[in-house]
Amino acid sequence: MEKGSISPRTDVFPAGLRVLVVDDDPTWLKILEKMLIKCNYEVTTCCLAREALEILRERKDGFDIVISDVNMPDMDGFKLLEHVGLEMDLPVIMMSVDGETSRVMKAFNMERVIIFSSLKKIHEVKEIESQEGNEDTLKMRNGLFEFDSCYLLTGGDLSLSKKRKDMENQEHDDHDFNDHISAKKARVVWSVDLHQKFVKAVNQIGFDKVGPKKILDLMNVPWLTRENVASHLQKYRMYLSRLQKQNEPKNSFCAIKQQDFISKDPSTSFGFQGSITMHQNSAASCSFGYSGNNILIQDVSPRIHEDLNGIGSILSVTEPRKTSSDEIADPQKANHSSRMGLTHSFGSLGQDVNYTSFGSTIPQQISWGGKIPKVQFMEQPKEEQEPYPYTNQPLPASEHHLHADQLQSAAFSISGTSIAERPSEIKQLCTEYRNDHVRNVCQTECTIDLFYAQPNTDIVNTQAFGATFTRLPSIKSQSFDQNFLCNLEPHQKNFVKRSGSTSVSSEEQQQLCSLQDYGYFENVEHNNREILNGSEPITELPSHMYDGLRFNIDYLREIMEYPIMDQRLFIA
DNA sequence: TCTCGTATCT
DNA sequence: AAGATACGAG
Repeated sequence: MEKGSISPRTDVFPAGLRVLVVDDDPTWLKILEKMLIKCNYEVTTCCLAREALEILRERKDGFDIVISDVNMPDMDGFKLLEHVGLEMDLPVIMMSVDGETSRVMKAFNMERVIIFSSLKKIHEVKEIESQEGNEDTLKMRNGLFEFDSCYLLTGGDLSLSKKRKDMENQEHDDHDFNDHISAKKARVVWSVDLHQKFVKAVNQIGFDKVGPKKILDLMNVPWLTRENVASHLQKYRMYLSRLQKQNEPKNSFCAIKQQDFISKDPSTSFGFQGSITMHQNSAASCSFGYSGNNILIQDVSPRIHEDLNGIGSILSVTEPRKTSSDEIADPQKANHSSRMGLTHSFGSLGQDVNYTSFGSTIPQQISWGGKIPKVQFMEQPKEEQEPYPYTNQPLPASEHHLHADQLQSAAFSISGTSIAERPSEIKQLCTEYRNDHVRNVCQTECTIDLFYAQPNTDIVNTQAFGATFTRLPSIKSQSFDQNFLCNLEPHQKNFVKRSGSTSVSSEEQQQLCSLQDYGYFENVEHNNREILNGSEPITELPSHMYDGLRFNIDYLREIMEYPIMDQRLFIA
């Protein structure tokens, strides 16, 4: 194509795209071919998936994209998709005539290109196009192929096409076309699943030896590029170092305090070497440190400082999951000053990594890999006149002290903000903790209270694990921020503290019901005392993942979007 | 040449 | 903010 071509079509991506169309229905094949040719694509067609594979193998780098029917007699379209992904790494558009939701979801799972379209609709589009005649039917915007009213999602890497083009046509070719492709390259969306793979790979490799290439190899995601991983890794590292910076000043403080209170061992001041430190997130709150066999309780606020016995009242402890998948925390949530809760600031624990080995092998002041799971306390109420009940009115010491020497030397992680979003995980953690530690500990003096706080009421409330820690009052968290507490009547505060239960709004009940209906929660009692027993633990989520997938109404909406998508995308 | 880390861009 | 891209260094 010449630069500055007169034809408007040739100037618009993806004119000139080399398309291989595979469909066993010759009629539709013809329709598609004509349509695509009309759009100035270089079209090759074939009726069989095997034939398509042969063509693709023969003419490597000969195509930019494959459009394939889902249903074909000789080979499942998804099988073809797999082959194409593995061998050619080409983007693939899958077509489904009947809009089989489950099958298309399969493509989603395959994390390649996706597509939903009905040929009938395409045909309609064709007709419309023939009437209008001045629009490109196939556009690509923000990773979304839009086949007019049919929507095609792509996870493919069109830049590969660009690279090939660059190599093939370095001197003479149409740079505009290439620019179109590169400029429109679909972004990789680091889904939960993908990120989990990423973190697993990171942990498997080891933090000190990790590199994009190694991660990429371990992840085994065909379409993913090293650059994708590198970019993600960079963000991941930045995220972790942000956390470290956040915690450093507190760490210093904590170290001093620890010496004051308990620890005389500087090596444990930061919670390394098989211990953890609980960090406050706000200068107005208290922090805790667990060092060796000691739980260090740090109180930055004079109020709490005066009475160490009361500090443990909002201490939450869970056990590191040796067999669990990995997790990372959410620094942004830690920054939410309106929240009050615990934040697990870092915990990239892979199947092969546990806290102890991780913490013990990594020096304190190093890069991102040096962080160990930490615990942060979110902000506490600042107003003295309306102090946070748990600090101001500590429960009896026997119920609220986590005595270090009664704990095993294993490190603990604390999940905080994410508790709200990972109820099942928390339950698991609690169960593990209970099984391995709590029984012994609680027989003497220990209270493990789990709660979270969210400023927004649209969060599905989690709860204390009263059933698990039977000796403890279940501290429940419903919008456990300052406002919430301040707005409570005195008896309500007491109620919260003692019973761990508050009334639940009808809206919240609805949410709970809805979530239960979706199978995300089991045994959710509307008095909110029961434990959310979710599906697979949602772990390893960076902030944006949490934002998108937390168990709140947004998540619910997200879940419910699929049928909506179906309706929109599977137009039969 | 490949890979990585970092800076910068979108 | 998240992901892509550019670029220098090893």
